[in-house]
Amino acid sequence: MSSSVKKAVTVLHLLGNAGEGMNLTTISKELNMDKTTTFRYLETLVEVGLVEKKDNNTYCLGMVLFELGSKVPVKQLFITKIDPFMKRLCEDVNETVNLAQLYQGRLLYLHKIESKRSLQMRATLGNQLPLNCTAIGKSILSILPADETRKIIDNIKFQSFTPSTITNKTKFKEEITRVKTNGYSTDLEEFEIGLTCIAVPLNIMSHDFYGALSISAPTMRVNASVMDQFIQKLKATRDEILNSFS
Amino acid sequence: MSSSVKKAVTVLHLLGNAGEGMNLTTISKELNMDKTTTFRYLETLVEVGLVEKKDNNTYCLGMVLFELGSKVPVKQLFITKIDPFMKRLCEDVNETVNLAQLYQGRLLYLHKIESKRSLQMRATLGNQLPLNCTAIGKSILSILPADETRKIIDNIKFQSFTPSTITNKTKFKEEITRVKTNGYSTDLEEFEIGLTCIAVPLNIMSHDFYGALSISAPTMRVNASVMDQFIQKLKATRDEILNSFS
DNA sequence: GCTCATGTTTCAAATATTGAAACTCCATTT
DNA sequence: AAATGGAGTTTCAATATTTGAAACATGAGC
Repeated sequence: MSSSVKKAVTVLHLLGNAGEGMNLTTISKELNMDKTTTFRYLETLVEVGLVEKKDNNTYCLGMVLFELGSKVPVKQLFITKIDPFMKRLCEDVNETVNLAQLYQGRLLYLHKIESKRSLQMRATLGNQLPLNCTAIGKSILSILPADETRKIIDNIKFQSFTPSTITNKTKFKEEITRVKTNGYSTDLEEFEIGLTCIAVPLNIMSHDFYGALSISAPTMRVNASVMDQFIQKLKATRDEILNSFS
Repeated sequence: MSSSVKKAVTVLHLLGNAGEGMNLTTISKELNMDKTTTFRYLETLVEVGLVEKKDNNTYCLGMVLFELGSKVPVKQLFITKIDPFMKRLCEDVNETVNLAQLYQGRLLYLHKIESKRSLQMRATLGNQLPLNCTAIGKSILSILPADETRKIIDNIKFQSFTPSTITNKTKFKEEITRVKTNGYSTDLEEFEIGLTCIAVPLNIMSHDFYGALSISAPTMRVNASVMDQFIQKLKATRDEILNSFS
């Protein structure tokens, strides 16, 4: 139902992940939508303020999304509360810090603090990031109730993004077991060549929150000792956050 | 074009202004939309995560809006920067504090800090708040370039909300002149019976920002001396904000 | 065990969306 | 200076979606 609304949302996700403005042709190609159709969606979205059209004919997310976003009840307080911890971690490690949760079976990025020297993540399929090759995804799967984890893993379409992507269900289950044991997860260029991520699960019981906190950095800056530092700092930050909620 | 996308956005605005969850019947009545149609829009919006359906069959804005909202480029920093000043003012006066700007000819509420004893504003038409009977609207109109102000005033449909609403264009122009002289604007139950608002213009030149800062409170709590206090505190906060940007 | 209010599904009629093609505009090349 | 190519925009008939009246389902209150 209402396929146009769904497509419009796909456009929003694409623009949201893009980082910078995109032009009509690029957007229509990324989404496999006809140029004309894409054009009209964009014009409509601009008209209602969900998208902004710059002078150079590029499109990006608009202020009305900001307005609506700030009206989402309850949980905004939640992120407001976690934000300072993320900022501090970001300044400390000087890499990008992410917070995500599972929402309706998919990864939802709640908050991101970009380090000044962060590199742009690639504009993905516009909609959802994969569970099987992101550190955040693995961490979240490691803390869900066992039957829910199984259900979600059964639904994963193990799409391959790089040669390192885990595409085998059995191997992936082993990986999740390992994450459970270690208390952290990694993504070593499994989603994008050159990008390494480390995550720890964040489970705020009192708010029924199942999420994860991650650091993402160019692989070239993450040697074994840096990786170890990141893991320790993530765990420390996680504990501080948990403390602030108890 | 894409009327379904537009209607979906109307639903979002209604839910955003509602404060609390709304049920299907109420939403369809407020928007003058068929119950069936409304139902399907809501289901679609829930499916994409822009709306959340609670157990008691009420709908409210969903987390995906939060996610997208936090990805709106540039200006989020902007509001992050103003937020502390608004929080301080809110704690000081113990009433709700609002920040809005003009966007594509309409009022866009960027940020709201609700005092603990705030009363719920009524869920308006779901989309846009009127320029002619809100303190914020008047303040913004008082600082725009003269020809733009004229153009906007010419487009206002002077809808009446209460007996005090100014519905005469000439009188309204006089009111704007008064606001220019005084440096603040008021809404004395012109939009909603029982609700008084006071606003000051906020013009951040360096960011090409034309907006306003307001306090809204139940009329019964705003006597002449309180009103005077509010005006002074709004002006002081405005100056602090301007200072932080220079 | 009714009754009413609310939410949900069905289906044909009414309407909006789609994409190929054509057109415009602007920058670059010949 | 004309020709080429690339990007954005408009047109229009074919197609697919949306719409709302009516019927159905569910559950709370009487």
